Amino acid sequence: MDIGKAGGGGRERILHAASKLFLSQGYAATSTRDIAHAAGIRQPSLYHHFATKADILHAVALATVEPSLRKAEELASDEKLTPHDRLMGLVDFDVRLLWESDRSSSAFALVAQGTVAEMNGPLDRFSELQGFYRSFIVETSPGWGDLRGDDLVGVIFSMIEGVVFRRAYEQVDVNEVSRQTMAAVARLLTPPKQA
Amino acid sequence: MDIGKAGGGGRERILHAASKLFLSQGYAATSTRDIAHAAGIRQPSLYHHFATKADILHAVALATVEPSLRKAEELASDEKLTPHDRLMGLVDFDVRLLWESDRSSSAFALVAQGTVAEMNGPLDRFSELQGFYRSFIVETSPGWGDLRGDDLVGVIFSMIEGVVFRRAYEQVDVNEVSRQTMAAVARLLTPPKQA
DNA sequence: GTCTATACGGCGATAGAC
DNA sequence: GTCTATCGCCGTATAGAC
Repeated sequence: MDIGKAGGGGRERILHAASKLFLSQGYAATSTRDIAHAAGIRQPSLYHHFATKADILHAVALATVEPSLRKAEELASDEKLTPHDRLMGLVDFDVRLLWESDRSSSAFALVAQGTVAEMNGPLDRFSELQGFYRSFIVETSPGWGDLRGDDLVGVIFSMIEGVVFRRAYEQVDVNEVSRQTMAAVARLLTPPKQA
Repeated sequence: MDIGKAGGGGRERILHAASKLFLSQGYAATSTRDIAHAAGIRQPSLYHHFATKADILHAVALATVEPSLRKAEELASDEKLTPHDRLMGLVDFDVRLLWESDRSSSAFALVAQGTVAEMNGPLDRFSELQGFYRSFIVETSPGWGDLRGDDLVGVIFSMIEGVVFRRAYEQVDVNEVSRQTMAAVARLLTPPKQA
């Protein structure tokens, strides 16, 4: 299920190629010929591995949420970490994942564009990831003032996923973006020393 | 250039229809037949008003950034407002614009997906909008700690544009999202009472 | 598991009547 | 300014050989 490396069998090569193309061009604008060409095979050969083009999208979307979910699980079970550390680890991981088009979370953009109706599997996994964020956030801080609990989860999610737009037209490097995003999350959670 | 209302001449009707379809389905997935049908005319009749499908996108993208830009100009020239008020007014306006698919800023999503190469006109206007944000932000606060100036502009932009993802899978209403976003922006800008 | 050949539909765009 | 008719291309998907 790891589509990050170019090696591996035929199916992995197809997912790797499709992942990059879907993110950079969108699902509808990517033809099965494009995918096959990038994978080094002919277009009809795709249909030995997947029944339809939508099935390729489905597999890509699932595979792209998995790395974040595994990271979240790993952070959640590391008892040496504080909730704040876990949250920062996940923010950093996700921002970098979203930034790098290779093996990035095209699922988000695709879902947001309403491209495909039958994305319930990937969406469930996405909700799981959101659940990890929620628990890391509320364990770090209950919130204060007019931003508490779910309010914080919402704006933090918004900020993290919004990095895909920044990548599109800003000249910043990913280390800066990750640093800024982590600092902003920390600031949203930390109450003033004296309110 | 106002494509928000369904009335108006043939050209306006086309832009209105195309705007909604591009945002909900994406540019590549929207056919000229879809646009014509939604506008109440036949497909070839589009070509009396626009030379190519890409020209329609270009016009839509330009028209959808304009409302925010006009709002920003209006806020900038209202001398009764503080910089903080101007910023909040623009955040509120933009969040609601992004939330409501009708007359919303599909340009962002399209540009982010790299759908079209020749989008320099709309992108320039988009940079202008970003400039208003930047000046409202730095006039409100120079920043403090590890988030100053352009750092703040980046994360705030990210958070605002990220609302399009929230709309896709959360059940929240736009008033809540606008309130949360404004509160988060204020918090990012306000230094602690005692640091 | 990959290939060649091909079916079949929808696509963007043009021609020309009214 | 909108229509009908139509062109040529490219899209997904299938059939069947190797």
